[in-house]
Amino acid sequence: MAKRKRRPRRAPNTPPLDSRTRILAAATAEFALRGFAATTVDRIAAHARLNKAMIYYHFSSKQHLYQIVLRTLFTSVGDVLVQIAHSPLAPDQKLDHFVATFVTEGTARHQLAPIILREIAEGGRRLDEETFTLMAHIVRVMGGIVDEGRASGQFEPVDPILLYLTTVWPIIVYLATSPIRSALARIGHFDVARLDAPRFIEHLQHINRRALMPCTANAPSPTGVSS
Amino acid sequence: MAKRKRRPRRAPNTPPLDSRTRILAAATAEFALRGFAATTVDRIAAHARLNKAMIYYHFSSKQHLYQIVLRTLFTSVGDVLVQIAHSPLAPDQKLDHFVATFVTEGTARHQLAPIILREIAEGGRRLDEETFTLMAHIVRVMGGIVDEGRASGQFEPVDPILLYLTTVWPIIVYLATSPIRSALARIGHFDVARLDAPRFIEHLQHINRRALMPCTANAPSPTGVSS
DNA sequence: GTCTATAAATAGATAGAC
DNA sequence: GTCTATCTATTTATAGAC
Repeated sequence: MAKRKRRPRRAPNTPPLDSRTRILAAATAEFALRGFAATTVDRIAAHARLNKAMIYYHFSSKQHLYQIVLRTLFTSVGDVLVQIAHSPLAPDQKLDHFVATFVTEGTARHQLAPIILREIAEGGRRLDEETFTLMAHIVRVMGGIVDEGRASGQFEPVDPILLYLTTVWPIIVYLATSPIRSALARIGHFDVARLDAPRFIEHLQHINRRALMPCTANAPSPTGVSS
Repeated sequence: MAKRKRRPRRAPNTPPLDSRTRILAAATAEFALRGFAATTVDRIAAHARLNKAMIYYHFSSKQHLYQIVLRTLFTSVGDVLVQIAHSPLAPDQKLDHFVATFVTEGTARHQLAPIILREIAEGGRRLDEETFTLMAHIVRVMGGIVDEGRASGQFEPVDPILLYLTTVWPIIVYLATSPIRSALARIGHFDVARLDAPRFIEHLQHINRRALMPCTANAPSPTGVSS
């Protein structure tokens, strides 16, 4: 039965969003929830409290709308991470920050992880050159940090691509599983708290530190960059 | 819906597969390639060189067919990994084996990774209890290895769930990106060889060893379990 | 800019011949 | 067991009123 139509959710004294913005927000949410193919334009319209025709007034096609959603998401997260690389921190601190920021940023934009996962599953067939490059930026950011750490002698040799694989993707999956974390805990018979963000961040930082740095430097970071 | 009669398994030298087997193979391939929603029953039928009606003769719905595909895939891979846990190897060797086997097994069944990624992106909403439990087995396998290593004093403390996150998921993503690995290398301006399976396996084993074991034990495993 | 109505194509699923 | 033909619902996209 129709259980629906709860009226969202705008903070008081906030101006109403224009239709294009509402559509983009609704599309991001729906695409993240169901994927491109399973998302209907009708649903996006309903979510945005608009008619379907309005979507085609603002965007030429469902495909096009999806493309804009992707670029927006990837750009915003990428920008934050690039800033870390340009910060004046030491390489190991940058890496810790990279991990912590990716987790918190990805939590705030909870649509990012499921969308990325589906694109990977798709073999990147839906990504245009620009979006592809946007994703490659993240690898480059990590590469830069590694190079820096190598040059200063702080890091041991490691291939940035491999470090990227073992750092970024656990984060993405961690983020994507957040809606079902309690269900997972129930089935696996463990406490959900074992999967809370600070612990996860600390674990990732820990294994990266031990992977990259000599034993003597493996003590937990005293600055405690964990959120 | 009555339980269907089990077909006798065919000897390996009997070439023609029966229609049910052909449908399952085709469905696995198509679901892996496009995901559940974007895969049409017509396409599966064409892939299996059969008519659409044949699919509904063997399976009650597209959903049902997908469910069987999932269970078959997860069971086969899960079985192999459980065997490792029961082998007489030392915990660190088991962990190395786990990584290497997951990569080779997942490469052989290349449909596994994209399908799992999409289910994660879906938030597990399409997984029934049984399939869910199948996935949880893998966590338990890792947990068992960790417990063993802890008991013998070989491993330092680590939460198995977190180790699972940082071990299994880079593998899944590694497997899923294999079709576009050369494209990624071209865009990222690096040699594809840097991402070949033995190197990736060695990297994962390396960081796990360093994450879990005291510094003195961090030398590469002499047995060279890498494929 | 926003809506209703509808076209046009396609999808899952079934009937029924052989 | 396998096929053709078809039913029905859904979906992307557009026309056109206001």
